[in-house]
Order: sequence, then structure tokens, then C-alpha cells
Amino acid sequence: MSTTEETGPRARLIEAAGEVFAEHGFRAATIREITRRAGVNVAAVNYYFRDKEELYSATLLHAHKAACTLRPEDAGALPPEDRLHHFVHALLSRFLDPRRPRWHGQLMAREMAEPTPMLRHLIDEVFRPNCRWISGVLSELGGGRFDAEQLDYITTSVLGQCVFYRQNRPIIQSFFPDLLGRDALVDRLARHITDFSLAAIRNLPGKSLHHEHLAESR
Amino acid sequence: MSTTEETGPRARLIEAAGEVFAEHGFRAATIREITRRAGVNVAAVNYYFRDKEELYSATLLHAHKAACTLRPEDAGALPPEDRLHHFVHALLSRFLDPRRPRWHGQLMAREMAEPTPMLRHLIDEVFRPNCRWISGVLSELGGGRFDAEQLDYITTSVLGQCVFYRQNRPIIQSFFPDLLGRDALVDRLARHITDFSLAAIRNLPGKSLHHEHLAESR
DNA sequence: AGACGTTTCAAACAATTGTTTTATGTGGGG
DNA sequence: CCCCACATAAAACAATTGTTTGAAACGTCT
Repeated sequence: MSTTEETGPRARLIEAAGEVFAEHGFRAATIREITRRAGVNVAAVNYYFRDKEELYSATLLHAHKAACTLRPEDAGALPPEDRLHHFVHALLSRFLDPRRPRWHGQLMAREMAEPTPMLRHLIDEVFRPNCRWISGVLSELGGGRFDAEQLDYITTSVLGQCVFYRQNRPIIQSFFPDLLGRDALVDRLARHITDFSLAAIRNLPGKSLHHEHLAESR
Repeated sequence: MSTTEETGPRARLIEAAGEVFAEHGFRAATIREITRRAGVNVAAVNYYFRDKEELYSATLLHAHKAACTLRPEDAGALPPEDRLHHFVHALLSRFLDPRRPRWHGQLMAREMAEPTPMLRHLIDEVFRPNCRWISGVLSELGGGRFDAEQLDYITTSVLGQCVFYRQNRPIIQSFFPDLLGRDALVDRLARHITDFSLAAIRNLPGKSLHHEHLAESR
């Protein structure tokens, strides 16, 4: 436990469990395959963790302790356009950066399709704050001319463009064969999604008070 | 077999299997629960279908025979703006229309996270043609000023906004509690996504020929 | 009614699952 | 040297899995 790099059986178990859970899901993942990949005995799971479920919790938690923050530290100083770009870029990094173990995103996609009790915790701790924050940025970009409903739609539009790349790898691979292979992919993609969304926001009509007095609402 | 409503054991099996597969995934779904819900004997699965896998294929297939086409029949006559709107609306209907059994989308979300051999077939038969088609519409909307790479990005932007509502129910429910409950939700949402994308496309610079001559492309 | 193909069912099968038990090794103080 | 807490390993356990079996029930002909 001297460095950040853990090599004990417990850590190897979590790493192997992450891969297997991501590939097959919770129930279909077998303890015997996990322990085989980790190079330890079958009983190790019940020794280091109470049972399979606790191993899963530990794995999910480990995956999100490693997740970097989506918001720039000097948020206040940046113009909202740059804050949006930073957010999109950080989010895409999680999904597409090949240096990140790819089972993080896979596990999350699974939780969406078949939520476990653990998901609620993650939502409250990490997703909701980020969502609130980006929603505020988008509201600022609209200059206060969007009402709550429209702001919800716009927020999901931005999030949707990003998480698409986490949850639809097979489709993307098949439709746009050279898309995922491009170098500096994350940079290009973040640039596009930001520009696309900014262009949309700037030219979207505000709350349909028909057409007059747009500027005086604030 | 006189009407469109099937009530035989085979049909009841498919219906029950759809729910169970959607809830638990292929491997975690048990034949005993499926047959219990369908009100038939355990052996019925191996009688009407060869095995569990063939039941799954039949279920997946059934879910997509029920899927309506995403393209308007009179496509040629409509302006591209309306073709986009129709596409978005039809796609959202699949995910959000409460009259549609909700396990259709769930099953698909699962296939994305853990593709089975069946997925490739679906991609080739139904996804790719639709994707090609909407990509063409978007290209037309851009007046031919987008290159292949940019067009890929724009297509995924539109698709991402739509499929977000299929694959992230727990998130949406938790962040935007009153969003999914709105009446005429599909109509409002389709309107937003269409307007958002159109506004973006109209104001996106074309292939970065830097900054001049934007207006003359049309 | 009797014979026959089809459908349904309860029971049993072998294989695999998560978990527990029991035994074996390992190091460090008394 | 022995004892003991800890770590690892092999084997066994009970429960559940998909699948098969063989007999009973059903309907339809001659």
C-alpha cells in the first residue's frame, strides 16, 4: 500500500471483476471467470468481500473514484462558451479516451438498462450535480430567454450528443467505420458538439412569447 | 390465427419472454420465469422453439416487426425540414409512446451494451438504411457544404438527441421529474430536437474554408 | 369407438452457479 | 520449537440453470 498502484489479490479482483461485469452483466458474470482472470482462488471473492454483490459495489465505486471532474476548477473566470466546451470534452474523454479502461463506460451503460440499487447513489452523488451545473451554463448562454421546460430539452440535447458515444459503440463502429479511429477524436468531437450546440442555442427562439421584447426580460 | 391478435402458447411465450429478457438480460432471464408468466409448462419453450436462444431471436424479431417505418412514404414531395421532423418524431414515438410495450426499447438498449449475434442482423436490415437516409436529409439541409467527416458528426448529434430518451430513463426520471409526464411529450420533444438541429445546421460553418462566402452557397 | 398425430405436463437430468467447509501453507513472537 | 493468526487452495455443498424424457390429455379423422 505504499504507492497508488495496488497489486494485491483484492485489487486484482476488482480489476478483473470490472472487465467481466462489463462484458456479461452482474448475474451472467461468473465468479469463477473473475477469479481465473485475477489469478486467484474461487474462494478469494468470499474472503475479501462478503459475497458477489459486495464485489460488484466495490467495483462500481472504484470505477467512479477514478473519474475526473467534469467542471473546470477556475469555472468562474471562464466565459460560458468555454465552460461548455470543457464539460463536453471531459465527458467525451471518459467514454472515448483509449487510455481509460473501457469497462467503466460499459458498466454504466448496463446500469442504465438494468438499474441496481447502487445506481441511485451514483445519480445523487455525481450525475445530478454535474447536470445541474451544465444546465446553469446553458441557461447563461441563452441569456435568460429559456423557460424551465425549454432548458430541460436543451440540456438533454447536449447530454444526448455526448453519451451517445458511450452507449452505442456497435452502431457507430458499423455506420461510421473510420469515425472512432480518427486521431485526436475527442478533441474534434468536443469541438463539433460544442459548436453545434452553441449554434443551435444562439438561433433558437426563446420562450414563445411570440416575437416581441426579447431583451428586456432581465 | 384468424385475427391479428395471437393468443396461443407460442405468442404468449414471446410476449412474456420480451418482458423478462428486457428486465434481466439474456442469460439472467430464466426459462422458468418466462413460462410462469406465460402460464405454460417449462418444456413449452423447447417444444415451440429449439432452445432459449431461438426464443430470444424470435422475441427480438417480433419487437421489430411491430416497429413502424421511420421515413414518410411520400418522402420525395416533402421539404427536407419536414422529412427530418418526421424522422425524429417517429423515432421518439418508438421510445416514449406509452401505447407501445416498453420492453422493445429496453431490449435494444441491452443489445447495445452486450451485443448478441442477432444485433448485426438488425443493424444491417433496419438501422443502417435509416441512418443512411437521415444522413442524406441532413446533407441536403446543409446545402452540400458539409464534408463526410462533418456529416458523420452531425448525424450522430441528431441520433444522439433521440436515443438518449431510450437509454437513460433512470437519469431522466431523476433529473427532470416532470419531463416524461408531460402530455403530448413526443410532439413537443420532436419539435424541439428538430428546431435545435435545424438552428445548429443553418449556423454551423461549413468545411473550414475559414470564414468568407457563407451566403452564396445557396 | 378406436387409432393417431399433436400438445401439455410432471419428473428427472447433467451442468453450472455462489458459497462454505476443510485442509494446507506461511511467518513471526512466546 | 511450537503455536497461532492469517492467507491460500481444493473439494464439497445446496440451489438453480437449460434441456430431455416419457407418459397423460386432447382433438380429429375413419
